[in-house]
Amino acid sequence: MNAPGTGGPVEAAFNALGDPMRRRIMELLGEGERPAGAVAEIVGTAFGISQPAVSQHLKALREAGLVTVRAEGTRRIYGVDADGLAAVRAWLDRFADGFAGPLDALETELARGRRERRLAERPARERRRRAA
Amino acid sequence: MNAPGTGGPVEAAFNALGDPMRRRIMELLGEGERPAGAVAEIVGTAFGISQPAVSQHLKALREAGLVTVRAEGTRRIYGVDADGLAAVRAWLDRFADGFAGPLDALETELARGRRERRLAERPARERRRRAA
DNA sequence: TCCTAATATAAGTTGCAACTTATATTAGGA
DNA sequence: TCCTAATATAAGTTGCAACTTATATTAGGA
Repeated sequence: MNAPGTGGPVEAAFNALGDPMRRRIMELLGEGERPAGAVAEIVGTAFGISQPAVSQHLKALREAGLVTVRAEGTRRIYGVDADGLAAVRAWLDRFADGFAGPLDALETELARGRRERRLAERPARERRRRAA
Repeated sequence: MNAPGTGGPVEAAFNALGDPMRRRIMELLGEGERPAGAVAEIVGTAFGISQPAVSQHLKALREAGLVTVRAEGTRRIYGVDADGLAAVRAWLDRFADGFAGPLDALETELARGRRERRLAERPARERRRRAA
């Protein structure tokens, strides 16, 4: 158990996603990159908050590693950052059904396939040596 | 885009997981079921909050569908609820790399395998009819 | 060089969520 | 029936996060 609030990237990501408005912004950016102005107009109009409010949410998402920014003239183009979302997924993995150790269900499946191929190609003596 | 705060199960789950203390409780319960008293003692002692505070957090997690409770005499045994976590995962899926439509990467891979097997077993005429 | 557009930041307000202490509820055991 | 253990709920406080309006910053165009 980690200390609360002692943010690693997972902590920051979950703290940021704890706000409904920021989740709406993420969902919008999930449809594709957008300049801050477009986000402010769409989200702001839909839910009745101001441009500065949206800008502040974008800052929070940025600092949480959930979105990326890129300057284009005077515009700032925002998009989802896969890394931040991956951190969230990684946290969820500890609860995955039958989770044990560093491998989740998919990785286990992939590893099974690789192992089968490996065993089919190698002599038994070498296999025994590595297992010891 | 949904309205903010108009909670479906995903909204409730993310709102609940937005609090660091509740994430610590989830992590503890991830190690195995525990009575409320044990949660209060471990988390409470570790982070300096009272029994009622922990009880309130457990209530929030319960109402968010993230934990299950079962009575055992005067004790309440808490454990993680896979359904709530699945809702969170499902939300994240919309950002999955190369996501398109209802199939995520793994499902696409599984579907590919099934399709190949199906195509290998069926006559070409029947296949054409279904496709139209 | 000035103006405008796009965005971020400063500063202030305010509702609420996360806590507190006190107490109610519930089940079992002597 | 009473006592205790385990937990939840009631009621009150308080810090802060999510907003607001006002303004600073930055880049480009006339």
